[in-house]
Amino acid sequence: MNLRELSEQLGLSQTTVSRALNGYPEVREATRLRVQAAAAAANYSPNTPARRLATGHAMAIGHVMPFDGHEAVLNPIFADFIAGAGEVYAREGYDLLLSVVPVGGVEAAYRQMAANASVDAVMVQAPTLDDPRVPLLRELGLPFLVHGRTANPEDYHWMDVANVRAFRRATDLLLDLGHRRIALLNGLETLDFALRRRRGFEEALDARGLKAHPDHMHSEVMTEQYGYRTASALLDREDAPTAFVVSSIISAIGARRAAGERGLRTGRDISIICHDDGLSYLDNDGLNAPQGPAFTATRSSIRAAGRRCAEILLSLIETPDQPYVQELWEPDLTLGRSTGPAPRS
Amino acid sequence: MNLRELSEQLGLSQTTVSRALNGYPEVREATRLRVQAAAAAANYSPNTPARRLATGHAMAIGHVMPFDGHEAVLNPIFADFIAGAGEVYAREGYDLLLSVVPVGGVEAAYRQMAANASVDAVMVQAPTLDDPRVPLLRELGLPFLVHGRTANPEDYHWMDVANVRAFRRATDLLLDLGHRRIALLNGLETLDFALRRRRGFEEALDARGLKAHPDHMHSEVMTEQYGYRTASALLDREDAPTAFVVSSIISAIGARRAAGERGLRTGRDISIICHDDGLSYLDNDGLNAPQGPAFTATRSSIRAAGRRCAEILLSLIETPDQPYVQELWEPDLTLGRSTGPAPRS
DNA sequence: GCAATTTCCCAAAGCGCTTTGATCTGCGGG
DNA sequence: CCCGCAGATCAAAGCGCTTTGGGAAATTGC
Repeated sequence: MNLRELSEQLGLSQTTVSRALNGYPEVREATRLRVQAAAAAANYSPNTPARRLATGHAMAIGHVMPFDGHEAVLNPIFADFIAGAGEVYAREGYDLLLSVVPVGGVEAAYRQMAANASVDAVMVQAPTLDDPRVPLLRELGLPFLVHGRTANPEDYHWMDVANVRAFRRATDLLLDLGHRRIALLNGLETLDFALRRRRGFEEALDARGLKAHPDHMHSEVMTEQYGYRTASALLDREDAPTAFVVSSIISAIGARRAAGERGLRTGRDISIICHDDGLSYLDNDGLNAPQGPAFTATRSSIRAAGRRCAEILLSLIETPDQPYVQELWEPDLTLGRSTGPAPRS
Repeated sequence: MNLRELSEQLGLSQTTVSRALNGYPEVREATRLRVQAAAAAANYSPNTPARRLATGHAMAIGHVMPFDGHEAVLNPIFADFIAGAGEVYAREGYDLLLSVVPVGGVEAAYRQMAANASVDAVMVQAPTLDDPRVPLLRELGLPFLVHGRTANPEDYHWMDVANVRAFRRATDLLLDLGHRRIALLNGLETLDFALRRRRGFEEALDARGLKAHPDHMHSEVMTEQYGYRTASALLDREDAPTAFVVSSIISAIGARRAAGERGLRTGRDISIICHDDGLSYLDNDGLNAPQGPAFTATRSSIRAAGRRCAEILLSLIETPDQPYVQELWEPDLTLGRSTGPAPRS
């Protein structure tokens, strides 16, 4: 069933039917009701490509998910963020166009989206310090929102969490508990958020006249294996750390495993504090655990961030010329069972 | 830059330019090259909605990701599967349309996709025993592929892993190791795959004249918390199991945590065997761990499944009337450090 | 050398929708 | 009684592309 058929069936023009269905005021209320009833009965739904062509609006948002060829790490963060954003898009009648491309093809993917008008705006995730996507998208004139920030976050729209403060607080907590040998298991420090976290970590140490041993700071893609392998190596050292600050709950699980294998009880012999993105299947909030959360963690729901980012991005489509939206979320610091006073040695 | 402008600039008709770019033979090779060069220079890319309208092909595949309102569990399996499929779509020039809708709205989402012609085909994930989407999509005439199966998997296209056999083998392994009190931490048994896994589990026991204690079998959404909570409760029982068969590596991590807290060493005091979907950030294959994989596991990459499903689905678009594609993958059983002989008690 | 192809290109007709610019009523005011 | 105007509807012109149905020029066959 298309518009022409529906209008013929109703004895009305396509114009009137279209207007009736799209809520324009130039149509009598009685007519509108009649049209709506007929449309519902005929299970009519306007053809998306046709509508897009006519309006010039793609009614779609582009997300690009990069992967490196070797079967490698798909950031689980990406997935939850996309799910959050997708909720909002669906609610607002937008489609989510997901482009899964090799890392080298990311820019081309954005360029493509702009050139063929398949999306109205794009979301940028996990920016690097000097992310080329920002100038590219500005040049292409495609509305975009960055989840995170680059080194110079002045002249574009972004939403981020206060990574420096979060990791400073986390490190402070460990210092207050008496820990002095604290290791940092950070994410990939080509990414801006990881650099900010390291900054928070180092600031906390600096403030007490301390300095992290270079061998105690690591940067890698945040897998469980990474946490396990790195913590294992560190714990086997002479100057083994008594505490870990970990950039992801996933790697923290690996660190906990390493500790467990060495007979170290997490929260007593060894302290772990991590960032918890609120991944539902790795729920740490302890609602079901009477003893409280397993991990002490800085916490900020990536899913909620996705939702909020989607809202902002959609508002940017409606009102392109608003002042820069630059929203900073403050993560919680929740106490769990993975931290305790530094063991005396 | 659009087709008309490009053709005017070249002094050719739109027809010729269109044909040159789309590889039709009716255009001289010299002309084709000239057109291609001009298109590249002008950074021309055909307008997607227009092309879709003209061809009648959406050049997009629909995926529906359900979520329940309470912030709840987004299946991590979904994400990796989608990423795998997305790789193939991107390579073949298809878009991936992701619809994130409340569980109640799933059918409506598919219906919508069919009605407004926004996709050429849809992927169906995580079918239930008697999934209503199968008859719905058949009625809508929308090509679809099911990842998994329903109770009656005769008359549609699907791709699945041999869940019964996998879990039977896993359980057999534990029985061979002397375990007699084996618990099953299964996924949600409204889903067909979980039922098949339970069947495999029970068949293995039956074959030796054994029977699982009802309290030893559990079914829930596969989170880390679920594994932890359930294993904790089981391990505190009088008749605590000596081994666990777990439907997901994520819940297995929770079970391992529960064991660890009780001073039980995984692989010695307690055995765990799980299904490993090959999630990259929870990599279990032990390439980096000289001792081998952490978990003994039935293994089948969900990402690879996504890729394969995408290939099949695209072939179904090209050739709608082929005989039912019904492809069954045999999972590996990889030995890791989480299993060992049953402790004598 | 002329008809019959083949090669290469074009004008124009859609695809299904939105939107512009009329048109056609009916009604109150002068 | 006619004009003007708001209200309700319509015909037709796009949106940017593909594709049909030709047609002119170049090539072939006899």
